[in-house]
Amino acid sequence: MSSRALPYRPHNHDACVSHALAEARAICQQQNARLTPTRERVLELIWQSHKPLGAYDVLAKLTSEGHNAAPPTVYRALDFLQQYGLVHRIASLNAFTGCTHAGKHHTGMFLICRACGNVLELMESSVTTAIENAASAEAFQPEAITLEVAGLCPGCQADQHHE
Amino acid sequence: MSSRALPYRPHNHDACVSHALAEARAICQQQNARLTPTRERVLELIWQSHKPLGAYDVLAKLTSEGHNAAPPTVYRALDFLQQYGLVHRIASLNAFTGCTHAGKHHTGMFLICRACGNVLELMESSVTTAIENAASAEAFQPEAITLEVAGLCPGCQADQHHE
DNA sequence: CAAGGTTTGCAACATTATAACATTTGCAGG
DNA sequence: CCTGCAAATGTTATAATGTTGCAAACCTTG
Ligand SMILES: [Zn+2]
Ligand SMILES: [Zn+2]
Ligand SMILES: [Zn+2]
Ligand SMILES: [Zn+2]
Repeated sequence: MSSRALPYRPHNHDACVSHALAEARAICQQQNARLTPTRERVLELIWQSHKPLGAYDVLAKLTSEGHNAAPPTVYRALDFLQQYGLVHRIASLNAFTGCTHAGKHHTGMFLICRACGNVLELMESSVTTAIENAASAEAFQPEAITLEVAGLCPGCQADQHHE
Repeated sequence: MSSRALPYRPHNHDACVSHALAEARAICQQQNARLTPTRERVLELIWQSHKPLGAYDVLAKLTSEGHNAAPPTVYRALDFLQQYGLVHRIASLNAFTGCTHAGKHHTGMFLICRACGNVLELMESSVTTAIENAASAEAFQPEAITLEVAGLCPGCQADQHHE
């Protein structure tokens, strides 16, 4: 099955990263936001794989690179990146992952593999609609949706059988 | 509109509590689980309103009652209660709320009012189905769904206009 | 260059959660 | 009733995650 989504199979991940960075630069330029070196580097670190990274993981990488960083350094960069829709926070993991639909208006739905840790972000309007309908039925006005599904990705389901 | 869900209107909340406690006792008895005094008290504290309570809020109440409690006391009780489906953890708030569908097999969907803090737990099979379908389309095997919707409850939408 | 806003450095602190080990409690079998 | 085991609790310390406040550095724009 070669139609599996990117995180679930070997792929040229450098392409993911450079695409994400290019998009980020475009989006920030368009909105007059300053993608400073620290912010860009944090984004790049977040994108180093499809596994979400904790703020303190990012911090460790920064300091190991000689960057003089403290927790606020990282959290501020992450706040900025979230604000411009370049990264998402995964509440159930206390971790951050690069947005794969940057620029497009969307509500993220995250498939989180508990075995390999990779995350796939989906943009399913049918799901969003179902959620909004359920909220409407209670006269509730939704503003932000947190939707995170933990389970096994295709690759890790296969691995289960070999054990 | 008197058909609004309980958390969103004045109601006899003592009935909510005693119902929840009765259910908890029944469920634990049925499963040979020990609803010890501490566990029961924690459940009762969680149920003191429809606003989720942080673990340290619970801890503070316990100690203020003279109970000799430390963080593990509370987390252990909460783990137990979660295990038997009596409370849910709200990941986006790092807080806990009583389950309003205890006993029934369900995936909770939480409507969280950012103004008043009340939470309504829904059980919407249409939403669950849409999520599972989206996961299936990526050959992902879901195990646990975190679905939390932040926004404004009916009451607080009305309050907005008065400001 | 001078003023004013934005970004960063830095130190301290706050909040949430877990680890490790000793002690007590409830209960089943002798 | 005892005895011994497993489950539950007490206790202390520590880990992990996130925030506040203030001063210095840095753009940008007139
Ligand atoms: Zn990739
Ligand atoms: Zn996997
Ligand atoms: Zn109630
Ligand atoms: Zn409200």
